[in-house]
Amino acid sequence: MQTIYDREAIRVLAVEHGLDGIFSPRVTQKMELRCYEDGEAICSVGDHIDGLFVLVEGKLKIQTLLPNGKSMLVRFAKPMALIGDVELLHQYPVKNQVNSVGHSLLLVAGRKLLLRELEENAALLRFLVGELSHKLYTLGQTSALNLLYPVENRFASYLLSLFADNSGAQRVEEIRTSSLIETAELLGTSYRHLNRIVRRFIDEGMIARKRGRLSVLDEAKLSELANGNLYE
Amino acid sequence: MQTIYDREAIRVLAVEHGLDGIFSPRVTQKMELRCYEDGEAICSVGDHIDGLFVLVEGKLKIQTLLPNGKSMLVRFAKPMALIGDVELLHQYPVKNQVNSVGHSLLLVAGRKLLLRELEENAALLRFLVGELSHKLYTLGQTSALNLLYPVENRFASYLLSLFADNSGAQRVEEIRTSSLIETAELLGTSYRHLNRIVRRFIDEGMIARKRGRLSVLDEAKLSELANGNLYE
DNA sequence: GCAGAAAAAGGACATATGTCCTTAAATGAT
DNA sequence: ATCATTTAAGGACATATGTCCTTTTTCTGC
Repeated sequence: MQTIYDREAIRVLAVEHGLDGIFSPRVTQKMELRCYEDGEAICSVGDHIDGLFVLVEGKLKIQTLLPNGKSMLVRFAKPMALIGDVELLHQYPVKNQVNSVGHSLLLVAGRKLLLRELEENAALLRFLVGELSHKLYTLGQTSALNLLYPVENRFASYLLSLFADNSGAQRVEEIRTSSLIETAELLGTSYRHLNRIVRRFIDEGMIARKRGRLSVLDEAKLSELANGNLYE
Repeated sequence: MQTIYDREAIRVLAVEHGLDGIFSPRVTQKMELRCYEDGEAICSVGDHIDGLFVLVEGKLKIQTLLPNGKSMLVRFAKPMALIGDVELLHQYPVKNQVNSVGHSLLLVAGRKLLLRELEENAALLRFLVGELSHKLYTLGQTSALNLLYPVENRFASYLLSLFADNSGAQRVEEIRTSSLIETAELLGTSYRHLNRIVRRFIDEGMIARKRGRLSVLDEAKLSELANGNLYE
């Protein structure tokens, strides 16, 4: 992670994302800008988060870690998404693991300033209510998806989520399977089973495997399998 | 559903639950008190809810209905829980089915008044943020439970949730299986499979079946199976 | 390039769950 | 009470997924 000290850039980003209408200048003027690399953790389970994170560029992967060591993909976040909103008010310890998918930029507002804001700033509170409502909705979707669709469909969704719209120009079409294992855990299944699905997808020409990497060949076919249900 | 016109009772309930510190008198003075029977629907998918419901007595069952007709248990709500908070701000159509489990009492605050409150009332907004955060947390739990535990455990949890603490005096220890089918859907499984589990539970002396009704015999054993993970 | 180590892929079999259909039990009308 | 109708329970078999272990493939240091 790298902190970018460029007050003007921060100001511009904040305005671009309408944050100036939500936070008082007192907060926006103290925001930090952080840049995360591919795979880097924004926060981990148990962390005490030091503020509210606003994703302004890139993509994040959010997952729940289970008592038995298993994990479950919760969703992918795209700008502008909040991280730390759930924990903010009650200062809960972080419950979900959050990682960057590719590079990402986040604005960070300090907790102390925010807590003061929350006393009075109805605009911010309404914003939070809106965000939380949305997350609740999305999570509902995801749970249903997970519970009622087989891994085949969920994996198709997963692949699409990773590849979709990754900036028109440089379409990233490869996944490092350095751990397909990790992917399996995300989908709440076993590596073995996911591997079976991978094989089937390959046999059906949807993806290809090459030295531990997967590449998408037939996005349309995948999309069909994903049945419009995308993690996002 | 029955509306109870007893302004004093409403006032007392509101104060008991600390609602007078959250809503302005303008709102509490216009609240309605409604009583629902066992199984009765508080709201259904697609409804446009006419306000915010506060559960002050009883228990509610909340479930998601899926496109393919299947459904999933989201959680049980106990006092004091909010219904309609997600939909309130954006006036979304209702997404989850909500039913009363046994009798329940709810205070209802009208939407129009609330929307006005939301402009300014930071206390109410903070309250909503707290509630939504909690729901998000709970739903995360439930999803994980659903995804990572077999039906056996989920059913044990379900039984416990239904029977648990149902007012010390008249412990309701029977489920009308008039539709175990419904229960199966709630757990996101098939009736057939749930029936297998029921049989196993009976064989192991945890529950009994009598003319289409189930009764709990060994709460401790069930609790062990549920592994501390209760829907709630 | 090669041996050994590490990671990935796949085989064999067990379990969880789904689907379809049959049998048994309960309920209502007569 | 009796038969027909509806509802619940259970059997048979298929599919989805998990676990454990073996075989390939890839990678690393030399």
